[in-house]
Amino acid sequence: MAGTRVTAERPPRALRRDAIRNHERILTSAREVFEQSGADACIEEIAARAGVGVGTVYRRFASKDALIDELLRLAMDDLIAAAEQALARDDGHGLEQLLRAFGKSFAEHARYANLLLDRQPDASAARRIREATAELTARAVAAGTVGAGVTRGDVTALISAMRAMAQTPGEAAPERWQRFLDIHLAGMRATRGR
Amino acid sequence: MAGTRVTAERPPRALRRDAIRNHERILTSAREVFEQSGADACIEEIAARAGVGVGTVYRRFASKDALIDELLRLAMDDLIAAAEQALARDDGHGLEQLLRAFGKSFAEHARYANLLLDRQPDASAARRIREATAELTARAVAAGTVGAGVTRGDVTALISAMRAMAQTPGEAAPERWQRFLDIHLAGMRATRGR
DNA sequence: CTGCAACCGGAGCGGGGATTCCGGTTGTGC
DNA sequence: GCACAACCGGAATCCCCGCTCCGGTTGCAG
Repeated sequence: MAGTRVTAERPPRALRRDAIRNHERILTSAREVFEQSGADACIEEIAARAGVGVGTVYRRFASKDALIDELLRLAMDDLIAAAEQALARDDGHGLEQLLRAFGKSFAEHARYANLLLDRQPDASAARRIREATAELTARAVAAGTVGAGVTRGDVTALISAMRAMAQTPGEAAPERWQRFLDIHLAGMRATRGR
Repeated sequence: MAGTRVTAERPPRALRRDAIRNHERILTSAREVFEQSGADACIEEIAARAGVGVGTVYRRFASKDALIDELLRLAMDDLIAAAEQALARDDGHGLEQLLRAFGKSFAEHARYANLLLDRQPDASAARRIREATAELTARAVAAGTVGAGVTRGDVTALISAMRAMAQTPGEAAPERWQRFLDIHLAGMRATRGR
């Protein structure tokens, strides 16, 4: 170890401009295609929509799974940011704020939202979110924003539920998840003890 | 047309005993495998677990989809029975009874529960369930079991949510959906107007 | 006990889609 | 303006899986 040249020595030869552009395009295209066709859409379609060849996709992402993981990681970043923000306020409404952020994110990434949180490309990110959820739940209970006896598990379940809402096609108005959340929050407020 | 021999004339040559036995085995095996690996498990695995060849599976079911449809149809039958039973009582608690039946069914068919209700191998069955849901919701509102302003859409959303609960792996206690349902019902009770 | 229709198993065919390969292009540093 | 490393496209390869086919069995009627 000692004296070993730090790997950071690697000349960070920046990507060529066109390579960067394609990288972006692929990400965008992948989001759109997965959104429309679910997680089993094929790479060729993603490449075509991005206006590149499949080879280019594979030069940038080791495999289809890696591509999906990257997409999820990016989405996860948003959630983490939302969690930090919710933790910042110190009244008892951070939990509700976090839940609304989750709902919004799920609605945006509807079709592949099911992968979110199940797959865990980045375990530490998932842990942070879990911790934030626990903390915010505790605060909400303390502040009486939700009834005593509401647990982290209850909140986790609610999150899964909102995710399902986003995926379910049907006549779902885009705001259905909000209404659903309102109802469930009312229920949690009414929940005393277990 | 007139005078055509009714097709019912077809000699209902009963299946041989071994064929019946295999049919059962395949159904059971398919449930187990789909339960474990989700809907994209391969036929070969199902056949192997059932102790038959793939040819036998295809002699009994036209295609993999047909097999899944049959599985869903059977599950759907249970739900319809539950719906009829819930409709039978005339207090305002039929809705709750139906919802508990759904939760139980989802918990039993966890991994492929997502197919249930999305796919509709039998449209009329789906319609009956939808109608029953609407009727029971109306009765519940009338009886004050849930707040005024609760709609069929709200109930449908709840059903999707419970389905998600069943699928989500994690440390979920098997009874999590019950607790979830209790909380949401409390919320619906508290929901007045919109 | 016999004969045969109904069954059975599982090798093999065909299509689809992920991943690789390589001859041609194109930014970039000098 | 030059040379070359980094890029690119997309044909070809490989593998997985649904489904078919057919020679060998087996329940069951007579």
